Amino acid sequence: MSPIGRKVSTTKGGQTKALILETALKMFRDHGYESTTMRAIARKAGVSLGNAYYYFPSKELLIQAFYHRTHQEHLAASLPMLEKELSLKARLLDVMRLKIATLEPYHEFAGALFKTAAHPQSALNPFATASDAVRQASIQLFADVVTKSKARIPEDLRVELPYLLWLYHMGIILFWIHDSSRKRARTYRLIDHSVDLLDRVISLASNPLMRPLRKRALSLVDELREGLPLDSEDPESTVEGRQK
Amino acid sequence: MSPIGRKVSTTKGGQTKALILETALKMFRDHGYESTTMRAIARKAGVSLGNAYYYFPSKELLIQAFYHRTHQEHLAASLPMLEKELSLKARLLDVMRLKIATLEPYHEFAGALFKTAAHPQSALNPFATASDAVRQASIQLFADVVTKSKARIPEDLRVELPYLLWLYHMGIILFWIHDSSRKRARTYRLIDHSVDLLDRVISLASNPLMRPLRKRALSLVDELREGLPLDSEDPESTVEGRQK
DNA sequence: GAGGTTTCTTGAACGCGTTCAAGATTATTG
DNA sequence: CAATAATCTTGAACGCGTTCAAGAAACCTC
Repeated sequence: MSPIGRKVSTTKGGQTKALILETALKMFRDHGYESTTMRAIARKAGVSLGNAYYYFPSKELLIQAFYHRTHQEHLAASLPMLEKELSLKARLLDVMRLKIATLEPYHEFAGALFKTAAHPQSALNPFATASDAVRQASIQLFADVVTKSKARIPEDLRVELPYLLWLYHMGIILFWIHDSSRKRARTYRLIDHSVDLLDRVISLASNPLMRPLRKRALSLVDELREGLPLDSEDPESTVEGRQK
Repeated sequence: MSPIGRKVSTTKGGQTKALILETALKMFRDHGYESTTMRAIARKAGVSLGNAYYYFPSKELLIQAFYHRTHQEHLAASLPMLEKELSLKARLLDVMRLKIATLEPYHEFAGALFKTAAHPQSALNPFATASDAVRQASIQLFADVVTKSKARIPEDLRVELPYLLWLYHMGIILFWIHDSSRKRARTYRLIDHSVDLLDRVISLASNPLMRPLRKRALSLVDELREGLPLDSEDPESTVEGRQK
């Protein structure tokens, strides 16, 4: 929907906010999340501690900004490939590899991310409303992976597939966070194998003979999603719209 | 292996430690994790702050003790049922329901648990060595669910099934943590449906025709486990053995 | 441009998890 | 029993995330 480029706010406050965010992300990348203190961020950005808190009321909210940022980068990296007409398998493979590549500079930081991400009370757990926008956008990306592929997939499955692939991608990220192999070789291997398997399972599930089982599985997925905030009463909850 | 009962240490130190733990768990249950401070725990237990830290060098370690405790309770609740000869489906269903029932008093607290649990650097993330013992014991429980059931399952799958079911059970817990429905109705519904589905998928996967796909899936599971600490160099790493 | 209003900025202060040097208590040994 | 060692206990102190009352700067409005 929105273009990729960073919107560089021209207002005074917007620039200060951007400055703080850039400083924070750089420090997170270089020294990790825990050991980067709010005081250090403020000092390096040349603002007071209170000022940093004026724009980011909690350290966690800097993570949310990170979510947003890396999603944009991943999207930008994926778009050219998504234009091409490829098999579902090839498209998924590319998207997943690009995701990991995008996150790679922040590997250590991302651990802290998941820490808060899994917390129900946290504003950034991926199932909560606050991160709605980014999540929706992320699911949309997988919708693009599915939609424009020429794979023959029954409608019922096709509808749920983006969400399922998003869940799958969260699992891969969880694995990646724990992966300390050289050049993240194990994660890439896992992606290769799991995408291959997923492709086969999708084919199998698309077989008419599998219809009853498929229906059951899909109603289970419904169960899963039901409680999650699917709808945002706020109609302009685009990725950009949630800036506060 | 070991009996269920709490081992009440007779030494002075052991009793102080137990007192602190009991106080902490009670307060966690009543007021949640975050708002229960180490100072409050110490005060209520009638010891000094530093003393609490002597026995539990971090607040997180209290969570690990909680892990251990609830696993023991879950095991105790499951054992009578596991004696009976039931179908795999029935056994799994019971074990899962009992798990949720065991955790229920700590629902709010458990959120904080997962928060740290997902963190790679944390001592308690379920994939790390420190929680090895409890995890192994937990997987063992699912091994019991599988082994003594009369389901006809090919050997290759049978071997990996306990670990897979453990992963599944972690997923259910993650859902439960986010579940705010009355009496956790949605979680129980999810368990019913997912166990039913799992049972069918296992049957399907056991079909000789499915052998190639099954082999692929299982080699993927291998990939998953590879990096995780499967072996503990410490031979007496029983549930009890890891008390330090 | 004076007066008022919104936006931005500051640093002191609070409560938290955690550390640690010092002392008290208990166990072990000759 | 005295002396030494091991264990346990204490509370002050540190750095952290976060809050907040107070003020400065920018922006209106007439």
